[in-house]
Amino acid sequence: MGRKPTGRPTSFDIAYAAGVSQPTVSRALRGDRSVSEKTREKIKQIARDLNYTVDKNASSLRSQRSNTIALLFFEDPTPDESMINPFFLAMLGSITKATADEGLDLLISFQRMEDDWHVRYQDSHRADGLILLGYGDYTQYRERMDQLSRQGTHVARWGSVSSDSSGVTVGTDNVQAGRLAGEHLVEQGRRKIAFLGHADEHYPEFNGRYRGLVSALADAGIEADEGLQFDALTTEEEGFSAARSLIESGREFDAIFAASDLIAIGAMRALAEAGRSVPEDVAIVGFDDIPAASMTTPPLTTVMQDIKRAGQVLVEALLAQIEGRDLPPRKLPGKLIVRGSSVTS
Amino acid sequence: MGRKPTGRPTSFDIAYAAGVSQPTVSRALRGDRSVSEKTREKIKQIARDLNYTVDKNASSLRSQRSNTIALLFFEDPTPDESMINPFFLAMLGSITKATADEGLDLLISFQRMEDDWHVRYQDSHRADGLILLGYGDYTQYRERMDQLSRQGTHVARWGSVSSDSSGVTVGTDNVQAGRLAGEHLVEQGRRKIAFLGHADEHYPEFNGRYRGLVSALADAGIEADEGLQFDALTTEEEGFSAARSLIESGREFDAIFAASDLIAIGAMRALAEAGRSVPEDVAIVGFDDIPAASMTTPPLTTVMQDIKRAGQVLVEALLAQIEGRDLPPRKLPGKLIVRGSSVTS
DNA sequence: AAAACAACAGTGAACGTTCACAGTTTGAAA
DNA sequence: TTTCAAACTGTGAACGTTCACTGTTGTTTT
Repeated sequence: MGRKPTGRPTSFDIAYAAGVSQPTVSRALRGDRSVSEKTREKIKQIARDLNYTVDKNASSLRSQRSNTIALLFFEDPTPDESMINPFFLAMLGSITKATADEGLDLLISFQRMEDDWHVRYQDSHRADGLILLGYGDYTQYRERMDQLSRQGTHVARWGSVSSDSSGVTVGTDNVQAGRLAGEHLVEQGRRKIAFLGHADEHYPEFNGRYRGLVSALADAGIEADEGLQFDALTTEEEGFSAARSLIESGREFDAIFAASDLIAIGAMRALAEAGRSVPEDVAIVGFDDIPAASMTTPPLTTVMQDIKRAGQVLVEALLAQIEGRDLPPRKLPGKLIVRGSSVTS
Repeated sequence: MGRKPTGRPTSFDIAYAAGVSQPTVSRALRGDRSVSEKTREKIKQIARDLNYTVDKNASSLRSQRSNTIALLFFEDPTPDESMINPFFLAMLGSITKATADEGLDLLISFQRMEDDWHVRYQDSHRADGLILLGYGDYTQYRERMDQLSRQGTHVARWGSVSSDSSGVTVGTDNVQAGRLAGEHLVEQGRRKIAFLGHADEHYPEFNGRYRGLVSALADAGIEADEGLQFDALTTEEEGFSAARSLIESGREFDAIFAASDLIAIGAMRALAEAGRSVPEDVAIVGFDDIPAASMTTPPLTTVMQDIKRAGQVLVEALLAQIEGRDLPPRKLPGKLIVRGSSVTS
């Protein structure tokens, strides 16, 4: 019959060997229930014997579904290309796992927003949807996100959860998480708690953490001192210089809540240079629980985001959107990991 | 003409608008030189206006080339899923960049070797070739690798470079790199240098580093003491316990060369607990230059692998193989990064 | 006993490209 | 002028699936 001398077998070859029509092979392997158990098994066996695999391109072309999603990073570009924020790497692991569990393939790209992502990925039918991952001032991307949504691009974003942005968003409940840190420090008897990290609305995640801290203080009857907040992006250097500014400001403080672990690590270096001991003089709490957090001296107390769950929820939300049912934004709770940097023994 | 009510435009729509035939559109956008400059520009403009993108699936199906490669990790599974070896994450960044530069898409998977990779990726035409990344006892995979090669799967592997394994291999010159570490420690006046890491042939990378150390010692007229080698896989815990064993063995040593930074970090913890100071009592050199290496106290001297180059070379080698021209294995030189853990000021 | 319905399998077309080849025009060489 | 190749563009088919129907059984209902 229609067998060709080419190497790779096609569904026609399987069909011929099984004595059925080619579409039946397709149905059988796809698990369509309109194929009898008997012929399905036979077909599967033959497919295995002949080392046959469904051609992904043909399948995607015909069905208009690639079963692939694209993971895009839009982190503020760091000078050192290879230095990716460890938190996102953990997210990457989690998302990889979640997609694999759903039988999806995962494309990744670190390209920046200037590129036309929807064109490159979804419009070209490479992927059925996009997951966006990134810190930074994402407000500049909001318009773009809205545009994507309007064009029918399916997007799930990790980040600050707010109702005003389009597309599905999944993120840690930063306010609750910030409150955790604040409550912990208050419990440790700290009263003058500094915050290192941008706290304005351009950085809604950091902003939420700050608000959580403030509200925890308020609950304890302490008024937050706005002069103890110092801007910092999420790098070790920025943490270092923010802590320097804090120290040089001459203001009194007995604790630091850093908006990220990298900031915290930079701050610890600054404190060490200034001769302030951790946790005796200054208790410190970070955010993210990156691997390095447990390796500092003393080990860093931090707020862990539920990364494992995050990947699942992102993928779940994206799939829902692709299939037409929209899910509401999801907030995941943070969890406090107490280590040596915040408790005096 | 053949325009459909569907949303996405096809090359037919472009062709109609441009007044040419559909294949001409395909040729023009693909950069085929047999289309006149004038019509090409016109077609490109119209394509831009109509927001047209070439359908990846149709293109791949017809041309039998997906312009996609799959990156597969076969690291020894860690209990904690989300904890990926930082070194590989850096490699991931580098490979992402290299593929993007070549206009390739990158699929990634952390699944383990048990799965039929070639079936899942290359045979199904998802990808044109595979890049394999992983530490660990890869000898168990060698047979599998050979099989893949025989089946016509295109594979480039990162790891120990030896001529006996099939497929293209790219890796750091571990012997040279180990020698760098050894020479450095000798220069610092160290004589009794311990090695932490598996040194047998099942771990060819660690083994190469050990051989490099031994040869550097030999060049300096020092005989290596085999009793100072202690097994360790590349985790912080294993580094810690290997260092414990070393200390408890009662043997004298004034330096440690750890086969990886994680091992080194674990070893530093063990040394601290035992009251030995770094670098005064014990100089220590790691391997990989992971981000955490610069954050330890003292900062860790280490051997950096040329990760940026590694990604390029891997992709280059894989493409060559796909296109039928086989490249020889490539060794990349390591580079010593001197920090505080190995020099007494 | 006829009609109606599952359950299953086959037929032809369609998805949107790229490929191989066959035309057409143009300008230069004979 | 005639000839021929180069430079372009068009035609028809092919890549390997999945989709929408149609057809065939065998079983159940009225």
